Amino acid sequence: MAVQKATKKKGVSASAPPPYTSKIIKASALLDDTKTLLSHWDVTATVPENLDRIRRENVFAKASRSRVEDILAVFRQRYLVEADVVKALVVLVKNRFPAASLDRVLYFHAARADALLHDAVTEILMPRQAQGITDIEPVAVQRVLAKWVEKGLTTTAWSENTTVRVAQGLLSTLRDFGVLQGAVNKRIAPAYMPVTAFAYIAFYLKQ
DNA sequence: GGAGGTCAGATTTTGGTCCG
DNA sequence: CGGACCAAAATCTGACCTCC
Repeated sequence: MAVQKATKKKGVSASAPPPYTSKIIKASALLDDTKTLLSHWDVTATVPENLDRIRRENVFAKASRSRVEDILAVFRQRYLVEADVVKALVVLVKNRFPAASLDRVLYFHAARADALLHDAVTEILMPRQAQGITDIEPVAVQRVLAKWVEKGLTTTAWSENTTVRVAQGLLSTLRDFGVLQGAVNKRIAPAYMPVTAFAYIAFYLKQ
């Protein structure tokens, strides 16, 4: 299972476009919460059972239900689609997999799950880096996003406000994942791929 | 339940001012 | 003049709400 995903590469055909959503606004990298989730995960129970329990026990210690739901929805999409992925991640967390490597692995899964995140990296960041430009300006990202909105690649037509917000969310997410550096003015971070993380991803893709 | 929108506290940046 | 320090302004970001 889950091998069929590997087939689609770049096809932005009109038939099955991966629609961009604004989800990134509410869920940046969420690294801390992700680790909380994984360390509380019971691999012997099903996904719904785990989610129920996590909701009940309020493991995230969030003040509101709606926020918890926001987060869980993102986790579902990023890490809980494939049972094997969850199990693997839980093992990594529980065995103190080096944090830097774990972040890479989470980034990998997040980018796979969110087309917007993925494309932002491949179509905005990579061309720039190729040109030797390491400074990333939020406005530049906004412009690209605006173009995507025009082309109808998003779920709905985003307002300018949302576009701006998504750009911010995108950048801060990538920053949290270690792809970029800096708080307001982002720079592309030196590529850093720990062997352990590389091994995990290679193994995953091979399967 | 998902998507877009708004709000407010926290964090950064910036612009002066003062001291050595 | 250069650096340290401080306060105001700008921006970011997590949280929450409303609508469909």
